[in-house]
Amino acid sequence: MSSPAKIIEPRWERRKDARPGELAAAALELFIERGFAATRLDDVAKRAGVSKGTLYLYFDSKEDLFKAVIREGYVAPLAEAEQFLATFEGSSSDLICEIFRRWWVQVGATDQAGMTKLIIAEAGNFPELARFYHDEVIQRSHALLDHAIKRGIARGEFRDVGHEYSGRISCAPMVMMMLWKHSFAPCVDHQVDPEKYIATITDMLLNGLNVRESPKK
Amino acid sequence: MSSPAKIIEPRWERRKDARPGELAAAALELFIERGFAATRLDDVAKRAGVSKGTLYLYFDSKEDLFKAVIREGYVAPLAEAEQFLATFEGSSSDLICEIFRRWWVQVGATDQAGMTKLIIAEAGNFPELARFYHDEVIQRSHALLDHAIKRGIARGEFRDVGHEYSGRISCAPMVMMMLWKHSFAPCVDHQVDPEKYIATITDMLLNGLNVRESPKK
DNA sequence: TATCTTAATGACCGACCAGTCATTTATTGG
DNA sequence: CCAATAAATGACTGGTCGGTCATTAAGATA
Repeated sequence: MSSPAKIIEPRWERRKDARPGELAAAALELFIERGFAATRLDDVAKRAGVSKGTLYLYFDSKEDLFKAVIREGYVAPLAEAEQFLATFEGSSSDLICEIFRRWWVQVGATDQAGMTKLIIAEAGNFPELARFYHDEVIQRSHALLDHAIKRGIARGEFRDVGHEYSGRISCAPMVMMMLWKHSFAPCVDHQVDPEKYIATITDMLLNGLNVRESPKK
Repeated sequence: MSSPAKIIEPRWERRKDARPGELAAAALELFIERGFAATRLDDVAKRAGVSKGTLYLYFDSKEDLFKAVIREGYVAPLAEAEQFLATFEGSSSDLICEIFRRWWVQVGATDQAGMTKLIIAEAGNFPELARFYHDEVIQRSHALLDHAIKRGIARGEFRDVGHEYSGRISCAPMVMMMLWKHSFAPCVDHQVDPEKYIATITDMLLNGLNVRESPKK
């Protein structure tokens, strides 16, 4: 028997405004999971709840989709972080702790984290996109930490460590945790506790391994 | 005119023993450069100086080739490093410096470095291989640094830093430099000087950012 | 030199997938 | 309620690439 009421669901809806975003989100997920070449557009469309034809209403080609996903997906939380740094009042130790903590909440725990893996993986095939991401995200992250460290030095809190690579080195453990989450984490038993991990990073970064000695006169 | 002498080059040579290695080396290069899915077997064969048919004399399938490349290509320099650590006599600071220096020379500067990027990129598509690489390389690298740090603590040279993640965190900047070399480095102007970079890592890792104070009684 | 073995070839096949387009149907507006 | 519009569909196509195999010829053997 057919359903008693005559309420027939429409087979699909017109949602011109929502489609591009949903498609891009689905694409991002699959690109991160499988890489660019291994991702099928049928799967992207299916995950977004549409057919492949619809995808081509909003994007010119697979490559166009990829570029759109990268360019629009990076949502600068950097700007906020830079603002935060500029107006922070406390000690530089606390500043760095807070930067890492916010980094994880706002980026590391989101899909954003996977984008880093994606860009690294596809840099060889999309050098111009890699350069874009480098300039907009990587470089700025390094600069952010660099700036925080310089602040500490200027305030007499930090040693004057060679500051050509200090920002980059400070970022590395955070970036590695993001990469980890989207590579080994799903197929390995041992899990990393972000809270503890970040606490250890800041402790090591600030205090170093060496035992404390009285400064020589 | 044709050449005066009748020396005709053979169109190809029989080199049963050398082929698998040459094919695997060519495949590794291309997999690292482009990723698994984007690498064409015709290109692998061409780079190895043979035809695609020859490739299939030595490998069952593209996936088989990939697995062989990963499994055989990882050439444990870890064993040597572990041996080095076990027999090292000097200070733990020097030990860590030396580990990083050797790491770069023996791994970071070779194709090995690219393998890390490759595994991270393909972890989603080849979870069992990722697990293998994790157990054989990543885990052991972390353990190596962990062990060096524990040695320092035992000898009273290092603070007793929380040692659940200390090895992992110490490795991160080195791993990042390897990834960098095979992702952003080719498409960005700014280059990293490994010597200086490593010097900064060790300085920061050992001495930390904070200025030195007299230890509280 | 003649014969045999097998490494190596490269033309070929078929599956898969990016990209197209004629058709369907949800939605709007008169 | 009935066009008119255009969002969405999905069957289709053409090119690419993993994988095959009948054929060729290098090198070994006697």
